[in-house]
Amino acid sequence: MKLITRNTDYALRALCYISKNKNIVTVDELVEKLGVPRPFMRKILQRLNKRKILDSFKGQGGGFRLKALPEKIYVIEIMRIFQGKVVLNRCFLKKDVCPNKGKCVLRKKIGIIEDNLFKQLKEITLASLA
Amino acid sequence: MKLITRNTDYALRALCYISKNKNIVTVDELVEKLGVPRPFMRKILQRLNKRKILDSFKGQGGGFRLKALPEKIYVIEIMRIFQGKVVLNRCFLKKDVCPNKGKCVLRKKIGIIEDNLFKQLKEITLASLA
DNA sequence: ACAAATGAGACTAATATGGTATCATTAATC
DNA sequence: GATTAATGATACCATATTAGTCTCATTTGT
Repeated sequence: MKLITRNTDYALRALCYISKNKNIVTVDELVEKLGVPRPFMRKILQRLNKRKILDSFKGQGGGFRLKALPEKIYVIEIMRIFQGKVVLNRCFLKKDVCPNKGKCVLRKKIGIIEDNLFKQLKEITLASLA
Repeated sequence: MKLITRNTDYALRALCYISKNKNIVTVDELVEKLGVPRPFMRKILQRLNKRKILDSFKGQGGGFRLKALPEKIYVIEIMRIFQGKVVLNRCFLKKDVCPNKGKCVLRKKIGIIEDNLFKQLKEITLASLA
C-alpha cells in the first residue's frame, strides 16, 4: 500500500525543480535532471497544465512555468490530480446488507484517521518542500 | 486512493461477527450475514487461519473461531495480511539520480505522516470495533 | 459410507498504474 | 514563408494489483 504513486512523486519533484527556476523550464531539462522517461514526463506536465498548476508556452523557447506561488500549491491537490479523490472511509458492503448502517464503528474510526491525514497533508505546500 | 481494500474490509467485518459469537461460525453463516460472495469469503478466512488470526475446524460441525482475544487483534495486522507492508515513504527516483539523496524533504514529510498514521492504526483493535 | 465442513491452489476478470507512440498545433528564428 | 523547437491531444500498450471463481483433496461427525 502506498500513499503516493509514481505519478504524484514525479509531478512533485518536477514542480519543485520548476519552482526554483524563474525561467521557463522545458520537458527535456526536467527529463535530464530527474531521469524520468520523456513521454511520461510530458503527460504529467500536460496534466498539471490542464489543472492550472502550470502555465505552458508552445513553440521555440517554450516550456512550463508555475502558475501560482509555491506557497499556494498543496501536495494534497497534486495527489488528487493523479490519484483521484483521497477517500479512505468507504464501506464495501452493499448498503442494504451492512449490518450497522449509520453507526458502523469501523467507518467512524477510519474517518477520524482520514481527517488527521488530511490535516497533515493540507499543511504541505510546494514551498515547504523546496 | 483507498486506505483499506475490499479484502481487508470483509475480513474485519467477518472477524467482528465471529468475535461476537462464542460458538464456531461457518462460512455459510458469514456469507448470509455479510452478503459477500462465498468463494471469496472462504479464501479470506483461509488466509486468516494461515496467519493464526483464526482457528479452523474441518468436518461436520466445523467452522472458524478467533484464535486470540479481540483486544489482541490489531487492524493494522489485518491490513498487512491483505495489503502487504504499509509503506508510504518511498522514493521513486533511481538512487543515483535523486537530486537530494539523504535530505529529501518530501520523504521526510511523508515519513512523519506515515508515523502518525501508524500510531493511530495501531490503537484500533478488533475489540474497539465491536 | 455419507454428508458437511475446511484446505489448497490454479485460474480468470476487472481495474489501476505506468508508460509509449503519433500526429496536430503553435511560435520564434532564419 | 519554411524550418525548427517546443507543447497539446489522444489512442494505445504493458504491468501490477485486486477481486473473484472453480475444482478437487482432506477431515470429521453421524
